[in-house]
Amino acid sequence: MPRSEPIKAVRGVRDLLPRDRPLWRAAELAAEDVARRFGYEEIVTPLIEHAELIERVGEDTDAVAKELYRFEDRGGRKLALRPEATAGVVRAYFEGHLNQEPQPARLYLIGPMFRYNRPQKGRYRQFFQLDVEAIGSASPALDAEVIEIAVTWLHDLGLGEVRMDLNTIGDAKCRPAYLELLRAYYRPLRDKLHGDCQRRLETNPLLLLDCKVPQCQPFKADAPRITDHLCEECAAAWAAVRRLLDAAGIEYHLDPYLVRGLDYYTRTVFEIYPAQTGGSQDALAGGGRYDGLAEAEGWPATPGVGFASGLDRVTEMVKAVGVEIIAAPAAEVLVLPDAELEIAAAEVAHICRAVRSVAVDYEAKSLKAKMRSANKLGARWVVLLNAEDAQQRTVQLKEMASGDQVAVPWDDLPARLA
RNA sequence: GUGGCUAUAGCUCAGCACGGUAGAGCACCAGAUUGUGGAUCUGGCUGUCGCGGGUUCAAAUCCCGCUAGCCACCCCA
Repeated sequence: MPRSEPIKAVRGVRDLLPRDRPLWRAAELAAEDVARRFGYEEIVTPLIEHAELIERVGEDTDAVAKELYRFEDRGGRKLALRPEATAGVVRAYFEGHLNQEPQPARLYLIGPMFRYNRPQKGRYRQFFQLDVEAIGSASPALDAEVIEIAVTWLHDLGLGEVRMDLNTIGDAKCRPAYLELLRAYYRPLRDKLHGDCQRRLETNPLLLLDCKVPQCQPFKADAPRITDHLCEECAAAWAAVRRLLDAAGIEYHLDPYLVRGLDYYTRTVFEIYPAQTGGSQDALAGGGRYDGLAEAEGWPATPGVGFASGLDRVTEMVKAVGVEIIAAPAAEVLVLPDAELEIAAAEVAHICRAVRSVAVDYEAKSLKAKMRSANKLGARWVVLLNAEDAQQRTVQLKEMASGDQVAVPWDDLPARLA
């Protein structure tokens, strides 16, 4: 009989198994707790959006240009699996009329995102993000606020050893003139840049600063800096953000080469990395201000700021740092009946469930084997049930830690287990 | 998307340079223990050697393709 190949998980996605959940649950609870402490409310948006929503907002980014999961539904609609949360959250902000409520709307979301890129550790095609957005205010205090949320969340999880890179990229008013300065500086050096950068020079010169190719590095140091060419408003906001972070005691590292490739990003940008390694796959969080995004989606111009953080990487780092998450046993009480006593066992379990979590071992194996299982499962008590006991409506109740065992009438079990 | 490494029992891996009967530890099951877990000892079960093709009398082993995982790059989370 030829066996067919078992069907395995799709490339780049993974299961979170029961043994993984306590750690993930801890991360999620910490996120929800921090968000609530800052007055942020949960929002849930669809995993699918019109492809146009995503594409309008990020044509030039890898996340959209090469990594977008696009498909047509049965009605011929062009849809996409969301590669990040912000576009959808901003859409929902308007569609749900949150723009008519007191501003800003403070929102958070936890859920899966999808990017079709080459998987490796810490980078998956389906991954989970915590997304925090403050929409409807241009105040730099909110830039500082979302940064504080990100840092607090990581800190609460035991990840105090992080480095935050911070920069500003100006806005529609001052950036065009700066980009011209940047082009003017780089044009004579064009031949010395690598291919992508030669192209970026005209299309998106800001990305030259972000380039990591060795041959492009020598020219960065003398390149004009946006921070020297900010308009009055951007300069004031930049100063305010830093002042607020200083006041909150949040450390940051100024990185003039930290940029975003999209026009709707404005002013503040930041990324958070583990303090130790400077690796490339380990960005824990990233965010910034996007005052041009709502307009790019076709809504009224509305400022916003936020960040996204990857649960997959954060939980991985919590594990690496050695923070112990103790998993509670699935069942505190395990009922071990002899053969043919399923009905009595179910009734005993039912009685115990009034006060404890209870499972029954129905497997046809030796008592010794069942005891071994109970021990492995971490049960606090086992309830032994044989035919004679069942007749008398009693059981042997054994406490695993001490080994003490006593006969107990069924009706007394809740009191004994309480 | 580019380059590299890897794939053998449920798990971790050895075996492969030089082709010739598929191995260990752990886990699981059973016994020592006259129905009672954890420690120890003894025994036992489990394999289309990732998939497909090629070379050969003979392929886990050599060659090609594919798939998947990992690493670096790219990008970001």
